[in-house]
Amino acid sequence: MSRVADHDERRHQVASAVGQLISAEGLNAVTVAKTAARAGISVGLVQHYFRTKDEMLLFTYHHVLERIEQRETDLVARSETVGTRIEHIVLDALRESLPLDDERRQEWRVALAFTGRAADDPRLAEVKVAALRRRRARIAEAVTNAKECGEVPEATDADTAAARIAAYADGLIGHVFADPTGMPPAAAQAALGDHLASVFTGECRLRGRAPGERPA
Amino acid sequence: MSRVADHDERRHQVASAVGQLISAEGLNAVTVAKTAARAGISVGLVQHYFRTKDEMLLFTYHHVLERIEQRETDLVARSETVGTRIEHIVLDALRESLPLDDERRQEWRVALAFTGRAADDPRLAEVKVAALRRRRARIAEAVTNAKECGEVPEATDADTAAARIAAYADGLIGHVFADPTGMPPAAAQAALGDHLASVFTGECRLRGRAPGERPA
DNA sequence: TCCATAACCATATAGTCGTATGGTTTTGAC
DNA sequence: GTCAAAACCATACGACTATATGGTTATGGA
Repeated sequence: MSRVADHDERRHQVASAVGQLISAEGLNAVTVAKTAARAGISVGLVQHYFRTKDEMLLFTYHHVLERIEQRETDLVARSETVGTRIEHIVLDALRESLPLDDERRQEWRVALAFTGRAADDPRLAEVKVAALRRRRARIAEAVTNAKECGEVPEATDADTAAARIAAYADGLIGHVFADPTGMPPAAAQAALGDHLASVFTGECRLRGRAPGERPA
Repeated sequence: MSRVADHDERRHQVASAVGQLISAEGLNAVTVAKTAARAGISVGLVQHYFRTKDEMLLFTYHHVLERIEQRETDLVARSETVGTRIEHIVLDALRESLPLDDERRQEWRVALAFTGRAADDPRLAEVKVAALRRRRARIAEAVTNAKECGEVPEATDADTAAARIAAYADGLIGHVFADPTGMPPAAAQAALGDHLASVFTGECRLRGRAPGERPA
């Protein structure tokens, strides 16, 4: 060995710079040179950590989706698990991902820019699908737990319900982002609340359990 | 005057070429030269009809959204207005816009690519918002008519219901597009059907009326 | 017929950007 | 200390692309 640097941290540092650039000027304004300048390093060093620009963008997309995901899982981890309806925890988690403040709007701006490019680029699409499926799986697990608890009827198919909830949430996010006048965040929250209420129709018979917690 | 050409038709011809290019190679692979080649004309002529590339893309976005919109309004115009529940007409119209076959998938591919860029470009965003609002307004009108008819309860706010329906539909479209395995078209149709059923809870007291038709 | 004008074309130009190249500097191991 | 390898940098290069320029061709009106 010789001189050492935290490879992963450097890559994240670059990805962060790309994210800032996208929210400032848009995805197609991103250049390697600008990225390097924003990250405070040389172009050569960016090349040292990413062989091509595409690889850099791919990693950045990963990075961004991870951040959004983290925000949601963090909230779930923080929430009270005892005596709280799973319905409310799920609602809180979904609300958390809405573009409520400017920071979250910027995050979605970046994510949406990538979504557009993912329509053309299979590798970006792959990243998107993976994130989508994790999201659905998380919701499905919550619904399953809610079924065991009694909040959701036994007849409900957890996967179907989860897929619908996720799609609805994403649609609302898109509309809040594109037209906050026609679809204010509060309206989106209300819509999600009503939809969840139509799924979580029962009373909890057992002690509360976190959405991610496995039944005993 | 002198030599004449149908300005509008030429512009649409170019826009169509751009659309083909996007669905073949993606939005960022579009160049003026390729567009001209695809349209069978010279680069100079493209410049003759569009002062800049941006203007060309803007017009193309318009063109694409118009096509998608047309598909929906055409179906509504074709549908039987007498004795048909407005709920079913709305459902048919929404289903029509799902990426069911390859042609519609391509259309959405193009639209989504632009959506991504609209996150950065205010002028593209403007076009998107306008289309969004027209869509919501159309649905709201259908809900209003359904209220008069008795299919939808009087207490329902048409605008709110319409905004929710539109957001849900768009979310489903996005998921069907991104992950047809996890969200097959049939599942999206079922989800829309169930949602509409939760809005259109009444029986029609009057003769059937088209969603766009004004009450007497 | 003629000519002004719009339709249409081929190519030059200037700028941008991704990547390659050829370095210098730092540092961990011996 | 020294040396090899990695971290890091500045710049050159080649390809691409939007747009400008300077045309030619066709045609409607006089």
